[in-house]
Amino acid sequence: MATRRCQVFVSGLDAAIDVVGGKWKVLILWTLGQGTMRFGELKRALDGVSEKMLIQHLRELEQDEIVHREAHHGVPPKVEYSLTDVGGTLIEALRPLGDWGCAHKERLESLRAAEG
Amino acid sequence: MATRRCQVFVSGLDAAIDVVGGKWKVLILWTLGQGTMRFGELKRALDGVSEKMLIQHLRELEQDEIVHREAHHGVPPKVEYSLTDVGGTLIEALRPLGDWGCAHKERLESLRAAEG
DNA sequence: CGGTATCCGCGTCGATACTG
DNA sequence: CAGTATCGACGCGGATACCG
Repeated sequence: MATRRCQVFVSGLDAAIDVVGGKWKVLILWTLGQGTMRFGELKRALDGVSEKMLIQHLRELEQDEIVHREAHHGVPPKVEYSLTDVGGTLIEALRPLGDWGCAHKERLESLRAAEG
Repeated sequence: MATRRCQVFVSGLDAAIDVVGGKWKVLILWTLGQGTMRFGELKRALDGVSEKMLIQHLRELEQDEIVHREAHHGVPPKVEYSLTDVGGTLIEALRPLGDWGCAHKERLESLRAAEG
């Protein structure tokens, strides 16, 4: 029943890419993988991201239970973001793809520079 | 130098997601993984895709040397698409992510149905 | 059969300004 | 510091019609 397994595989892939597909998501994921960070730290670490997109992606990842958000209401405000266990497994699942990308990155770039 | 390796890893991930991020790309990839197919077969196999997107994604994958295009000019016209060796390695790299998606798909869907 | 060309809606992304 | 609100540009993706 290889055919049935394909569909499952592909739909799993779709789901995963949906989680990770946003422009800054993998970057957020990886950065958070380094350890717990506050909102401001995250923003500085991901230099170039707008607050809007950072919040938006953070909320989505939070909803998907990939990141954990812990707010400390007070003065000054302090919110800490960290990876959940599920987030950790996602990073592991991403590793082979990251390695593949590493191995082919330069070739891809030159191909696109030449023809695209 | 974990910090340097992170950047490499992330940029590799970005490159990979760029290759595979289009709406139908993984599906095309997987379908072609089953074996060589003609344009029409591919279109029927990926029921619902418009010709425009199929061609567009096919061209991009071809440019990235993920798929191979072989045209037989004649009557009737016949064009066959197949996976390259690189395409094969990409599918392998995608497998853990697909498994992860499978394992979490239902949870993700219910989370999104509830809150999103 | 295997494309190409064109139009258009919609969601994504960025910039900017404002709030508790 | 950690957001929220709003606006506008842009590109993806779908539908349709046409070409070799």
